[in-house]
This record gives sequence, structure tokens and C-alpha cells, in this order.
Amino acid sequence: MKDHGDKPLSNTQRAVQQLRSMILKGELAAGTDHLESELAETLGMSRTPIREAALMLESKGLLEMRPRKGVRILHVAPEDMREIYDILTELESLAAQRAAEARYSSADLKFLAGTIDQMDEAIQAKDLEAWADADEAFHTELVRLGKNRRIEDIVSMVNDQVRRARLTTLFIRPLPLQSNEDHRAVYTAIERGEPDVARERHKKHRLQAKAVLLDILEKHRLSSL
Amino acid sequence: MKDHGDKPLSNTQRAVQQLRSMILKGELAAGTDHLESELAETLGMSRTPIREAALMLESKGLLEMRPRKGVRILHVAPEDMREIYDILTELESLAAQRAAEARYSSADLKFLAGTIDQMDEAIQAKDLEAWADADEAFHTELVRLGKNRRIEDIVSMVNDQVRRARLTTLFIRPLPLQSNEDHRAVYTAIERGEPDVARERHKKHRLQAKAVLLDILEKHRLSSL
DNA sequence: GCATTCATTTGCGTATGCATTAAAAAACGC
DNA sequence: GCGTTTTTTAATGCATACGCAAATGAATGC
Repeated sequence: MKDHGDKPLSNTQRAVQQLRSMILKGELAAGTDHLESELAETLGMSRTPIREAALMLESKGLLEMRPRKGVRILHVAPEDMREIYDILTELESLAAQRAAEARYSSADLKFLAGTIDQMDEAIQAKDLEAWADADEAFHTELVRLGKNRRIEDIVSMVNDQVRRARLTTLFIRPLPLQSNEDHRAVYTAIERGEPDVARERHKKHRLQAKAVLLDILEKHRLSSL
Repeated sequence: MKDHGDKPLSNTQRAVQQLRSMILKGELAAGTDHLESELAETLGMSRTPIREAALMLESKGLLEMRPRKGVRILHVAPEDMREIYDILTELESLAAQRAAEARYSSADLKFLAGTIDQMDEAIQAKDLEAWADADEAFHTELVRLGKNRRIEDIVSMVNDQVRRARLTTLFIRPLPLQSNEDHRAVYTAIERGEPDVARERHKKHRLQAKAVLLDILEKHRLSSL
């Protein structure tokens, strides 16, 4: 997970990383506007790399560039979450299927198994942050095993949007006890080479997660994140 | 399909449109490199809007910016087509399902029906171009009816990549006779409000299309488009 | 000849400046 | 006072300039 090629990162790339991180952490709050020149000053560079970075983040759906109003950090509304979860459901389920078709060895699946164990531990320890990290690692790895670069990109893109929602909802939501049962079932199906099982089980898992999340959003009247 | 608000389009937007169009038409051939300054001169503007446009097209997967080598127009290899069709299969099938769930009226589905008729006519007239246009319209409209903005965006993005492949393969491939049967079946399922049927039928349709295309690519040893 | 070092070119990353024009503020008429 | 026009302000879109590093080519040593 680290960029161990430590070549002198360009300003544009740094701007992308920093802005993204600030948005995900909520330091740049949803709905707020920021002038290019402000951001430039904040990050200690000129407007040019800021503009380029903003353009990229715009195409990733994190913000919107509005002439004369600055860049606006986008909300994630419940309707957005519905859209996003639907996409994740479909694409990850396919990835699970493909992973099962690929007949990976246990060694290949070691990392995936590890994330499941981490989730168990995190739940024991009631450490929600750790659970969330491991959960994300599980899903990322699953998609990677599905061997479709474009799906990886798409999923990672929409995940950036989910992450903000998680920031708010993580501590509201009930302990995800059922969740790891699903993960194990998906894992087992992949290991055994049962594509349909892997697919359907993961789909069920995602639909469940979607239902839980939307329920929370409704109950707490969270109309934007 | 038209931008009828004829406000003075920015250079960056024009650059995006023109470069995209040149790539889709093959005027900028896959695998070729182009200096930012060349493109700037070609389109009669400075490097700044060209860079911004290239950045956007890069995130859409049409090209790649490589320091000192210029922007490279990307190939679409058979492996890419596999990835793309897998994505289209999943997301469009979901759209079909959702469209069926939405219980659209016949009036709402008029446009979709129209595209099917156009395909019939085009097949009668053996007009492959017209068929391809209508086919694309069908798929686009189907996704629109699925009411998921993000899916619309993703599908339109990968479609740009498919379009280039179609440019080459359209005249090699057999007349898509079976195809419109699928379209009608999907349409009927949507009209009747049968989500599972719509979904499965469309999925079958896409899997079939994928098989046909990959078969052609292999038979003709088309390793990149 | 061939490798190696040095000089030169050149394309990019970024800063900067400016014209444009939308928005805000001010002036004006009623 | 309030709606309308004019003026002012200021953020953007874009052109341009420039330093740097990479690639290219020349020169040198062996």
C-alpha cells in the first residue's frame, strides 16, 4: 500500500493527494466553496497545479468546479449512496465470481483471509476504526483478485465517496457481527472454486450492507454527508 | 443529444470534444504520441487548455500523459474489451432490472421502442452504421431508464472505448439478427414490469455480444484497436 | 570501434500576468 | 424605500515565460 518509489512527486500529484485527503477527512467539508487561489495558498503552490488537481478530483466525483464560485466539495446524499452501493454490489459480485473461477491457491488468498481475521479481532476489541480498515482491505483485495483493472478503478473511485459516509455513520451503526460470516462464506467459495456461490453470497452481503446503511441514514435524517 | 445551450464554450471544453472526436474517428490513431505543443497548434490554442483536456481524457481512459513523450493514444486490446464488456454486462443488466421495477408507461418507453424499430429497419436495409447508431441509442436509453447517474457516466465512459473497436469490427461481424430479439425481450420485460426477466435477458444479450466480439478479435488476430 | 562523459536540445511542470466577464456594490431614478 | 442601471471588483480561463530534468547528440578516452 505504499509508494515506495520515492521519486520527487509533482505538485499536481501532491495537490491531488492532499485535497483528496482533506476532503475524506472532512477538513474540506461537503458543501463548502473554495477559491482556487485560496487552495493554492494553503498548499503552497500556484493555481496551475491546483486547477489540474481539481479537474481530476472533479472527474472522480469529489468536487465540482463552478466558474467564479470556486470549487465546491460535493455532498453525498442518501440517493448517492443508493447509486454507489448498487454499483459496488454488481461489480464486486462479479469480481467474486471471477476470483472463484480463477482457482487461486490458498497462498494467493492469504491476504484476503488475513483481512477477515483482522475484522474478527477488531470486533472482539470493539475497535470500529480497525474493523473499517480491514473491511475496506477485504473488499479492495477481492476486487483485485477479480482481475479487471477498470473495475478496480471504478470501485476505488466510488469508495472514496463511501469513505466519507462511513466517517459519519461508522459510530452510529450496529456492530457488524453478521458481516464477517458473509466474508468467510465468500472466501470459502472462492477457495473452493464455486463462482456462483461466491457471486451470490457477496451480492447478498452488499445488499445487506446497503439496506443497513440506508436505514441508518433515514433514521437519523442524514440527508447529506 | 444536443447541447442546445449555445453559450461560448471554453477552449478547454472544445479541446476535450475535438480530441475525443479525433480519437474516436481514428484521426489520432491508437499508439501514436503527440506533443502538447503540437496538439495546441493543431487546435489553435495554447498548451494550458490542451493539458487540461488531456487530463480529463486521461481519466476517461482514452489517452495517457507521459512526461517528455507526449500524450499517447491508448490501444484497446482484446483483454480491454473483455474488461469493458464485463462491466457493461453487469451495469446495464442492473439498469434493465431497475427500469422494469420502475413500471414505466408505454409513453415513457416510446423512445426505447423506437430504437428497436430503427434497428429492424437498418437490418432490412443492411445499413450497419445506422444499426450501430440505433443499438447505441438503445443501450444508452436503457441505462438512462435505470436511473443511476453514476452508471450512466461509467457506461458512457467505457462506451467511448467500445466505439473505437466497433469502428474496426462493425464490417467484419455477421449481421446481428439474433440481437434484436433480445432487445425486444428486454423491452417487453421492462414494459410488463418483470425485473428478473429484464435483467437476465439483458445479461444474456451482453454475454452473447461479448462472445461474438472476442471471437472476431481472435479470428482476425486483432490484438489492438 | 565502443563506452563514457559532457554539451545541447527540448518538452514539461509550474508560475505569472492579463483580458474577460460574472457577480457584487454603488449610483440613480422614481 | 425599491427596482434598475452603472460601476467596480475579483475569479477565472488562458496565454506566456522560464527553469529543470530527460533525452539526444557530440566529444573524448581507451
